[in-house]
Amino acid sequence: MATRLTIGRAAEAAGCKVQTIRYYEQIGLLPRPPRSEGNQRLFAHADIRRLAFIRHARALGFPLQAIRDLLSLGDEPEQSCEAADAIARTQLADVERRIEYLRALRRELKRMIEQCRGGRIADCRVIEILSDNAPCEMLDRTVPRCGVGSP
Amino acid sequence: MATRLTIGRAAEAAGCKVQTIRYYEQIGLLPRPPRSEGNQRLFAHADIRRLAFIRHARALGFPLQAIRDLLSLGDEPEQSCEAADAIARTQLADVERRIEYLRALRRELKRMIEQCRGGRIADCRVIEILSDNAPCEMLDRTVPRCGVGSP
DNA sequence: CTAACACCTACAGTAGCTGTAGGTTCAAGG
DNA sequence: CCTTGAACCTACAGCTACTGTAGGTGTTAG
Repeated sequence: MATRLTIGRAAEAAGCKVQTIRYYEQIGLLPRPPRSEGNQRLFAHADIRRLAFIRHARALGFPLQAIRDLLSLGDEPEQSCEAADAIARTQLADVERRIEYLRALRRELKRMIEQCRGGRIADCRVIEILSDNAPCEMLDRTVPRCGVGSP
Repeated sequence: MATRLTIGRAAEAAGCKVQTIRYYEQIGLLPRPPRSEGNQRLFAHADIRRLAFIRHARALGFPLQAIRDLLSLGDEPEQSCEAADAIARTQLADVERRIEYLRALRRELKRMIEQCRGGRIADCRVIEILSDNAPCEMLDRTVPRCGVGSP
């Protein structure tokens, strides 16, 4: 069954926007699909799987370059998977650092909210603590290029 | 001691780039510092602390708008707690969500890595799991706008 | 005094999309 | 068969949060 999907269906199937698919094609993450008579892209199931792979990896925080690397690894199935493992471990280490750091901030925010009950915020220590390099040296220089953002 | 730092020293002290400081000034996150005879910025220690705060909050993934809000808490220490409390609670809720999200990421990444026991890419769970969208539903649609990113 | 370097402004480029403008194609209803 | 409206097309501007470059000026060590 060579059921080929239009870009809208493909986006729906992969859980992303139409423009995102065109963008991935443009930057070479997705191969250029064949076109219909009327110049519309027609995606095969392999494309959808590749797209789902990309979205899933993005959801896990992998940058596009890492995804590019993983995809090229997948194209050579006889090689050792050490490289793929290393990419995943790097990502895991990054996530763990972030969790530790966020926990520290949560403690401070909670404390601040408790302390602030009924009074002024003159003695609020959140900024003081976040201004202090000591407890977060580990994160210095590991600031994400583009932030986690608020979902 | 009114030791004032040039922008280069300030950048070194806060662990960021010179341009980043100018950028923060431009968007109003840092106050415009006084200038020397020769028009060079001179930063006080309060500026460095503010800068360090911004860098650490950024490292935690707060968008600049949230940092703006957090800074406004510290800028008006006489302000009643009620206004500040709302901002702090919003930030706390955000941090909690972010921790949950990162925990989910960590679970997935660990699972991937544990199941990858070396060998060929053809058997690599990292790539296989990423190709499979089923086990990661909770992450779908909670993808941060701009990726977690790798440093 | 001069060389090297830090600083200045202004603007272009980066990742990773997202949105818009202005036009074409397609599928369904009349 | 024709129309209508959604979905498609390209091309490009805009978003956040920086980062880099060009071309010029200030500062400081030898």
